[in-house]
Amino acid sequence: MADTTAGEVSETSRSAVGRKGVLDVAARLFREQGYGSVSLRKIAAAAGIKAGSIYYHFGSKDEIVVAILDAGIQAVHDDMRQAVGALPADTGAEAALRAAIGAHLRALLDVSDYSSANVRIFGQVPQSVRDANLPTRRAYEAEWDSLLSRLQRDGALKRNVDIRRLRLMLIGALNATLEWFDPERGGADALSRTYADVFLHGILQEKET
Amino acid sequence: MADTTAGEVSETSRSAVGRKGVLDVAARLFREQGYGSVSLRKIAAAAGIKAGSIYYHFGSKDEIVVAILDAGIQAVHDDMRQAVGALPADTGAEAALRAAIGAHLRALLDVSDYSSANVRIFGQVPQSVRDANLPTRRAYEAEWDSLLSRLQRDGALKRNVDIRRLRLMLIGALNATLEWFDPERGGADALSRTYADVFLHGILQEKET
DNA sequence: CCAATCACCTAACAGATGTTAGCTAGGCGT
DNA sequence: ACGCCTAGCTAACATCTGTTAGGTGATTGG
Repeated sequence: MADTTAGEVSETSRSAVGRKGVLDVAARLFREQGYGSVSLRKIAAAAGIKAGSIYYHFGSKDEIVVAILDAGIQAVHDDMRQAVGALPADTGAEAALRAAIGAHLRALLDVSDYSSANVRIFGQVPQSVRDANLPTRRAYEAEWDSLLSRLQRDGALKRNVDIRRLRLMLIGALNATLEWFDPERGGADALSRTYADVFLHGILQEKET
Repeated sequence: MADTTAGEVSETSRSAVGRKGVLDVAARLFREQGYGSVSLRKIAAAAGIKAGSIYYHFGSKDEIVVAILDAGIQAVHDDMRQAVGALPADTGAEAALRAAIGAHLRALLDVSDYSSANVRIFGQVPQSVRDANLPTRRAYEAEWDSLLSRLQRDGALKRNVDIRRLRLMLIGALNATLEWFDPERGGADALSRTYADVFLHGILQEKET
């Protein structure tokens, strides 16, 4: 069920672009160009309709942006929860973290325009839009905190690490990837493994004792 | 050709805002609000002059932005090089990396509006502006690559880590801090230590062997 | 003392922006 | 056949944007 992206527009929709069509196109533009340089007229043009028509589906530009931000987090959240949840019960901490990191990174880099748009434009949108997106965002953060806390309680993580801070560092590092990732230099999976290696074991060559 | 703007203004500045005044104010606004929502009129108002007057000092808005981006990297670069250069010759890899991480983070979070503005708006500015900033940026990246390569040659870093990728991960993670850092939850120095702990040694509680 | 230069101002420009009002044309159930 | 709902369209609005042209007064070198 992972292949919703492919070629099918289904034949019931003739030439209607519709709400989803506008959102899809807007998410792609936001990811590519950032928030500030994407106007309603650009979105409309890319969707094949006129600017005014957008107001049939949305009450304002902000409403579009909020919808995209929410969907973006929802997508990573679902992928991450599913990846971790699908693991056997006796999975170790290392494998669980690797699965979570992999899911987050793949959603950003491979799968979803919405997720990458979210990371890219969240820091650029008006405060009111950020506020509207906050609850969804908090839920995803809580999912990570829950995972990390469980691992720490199990003694798999060092005890002196603050969970909230660790989560911010981890997700921040993963999200930053969007600014420089180049699929021709190695795919998201390989990169995900490197991230896990670094965060789990560090980069220092520990001396033999 | 490198120091065209040095000290020529001398002490004859009365209440004039001047080129530097405009830059200072613009850097702060860019850091606070991002690129898209800072207009020339906002900059002028915050500097206490009128919008048109800005064109006495700068040929275009882009020229302001490029000046800020360059100065921002220059500031971190200087801090970082000085922090690492000031270390005794026999300093170990761990201490050297800690110094570099600390310098970068402090420049971002404590010291320079220019540096934080750079990180915050680089992804939002037009391509031409990014291109103009590239040489300065590359010089700083080379400084990091040089440090990391040296440590790896000395056997202090694991051999299977790609230097370029490691640098991107590290700086990306540090820069992302800007989006969530709250000085009331612990200063930049404490945070810098946590970053170093995580990157150098990882977060897993290694088993005793 | 005069001319020049510096640092700013005023007023306007052309274009882009989000948004609104009112119109149109096709498919639907009844 | 009728009216309704869907999904668009056109044209305009007020506001904001970067930018330019020409003017003003204070400071200063000769």
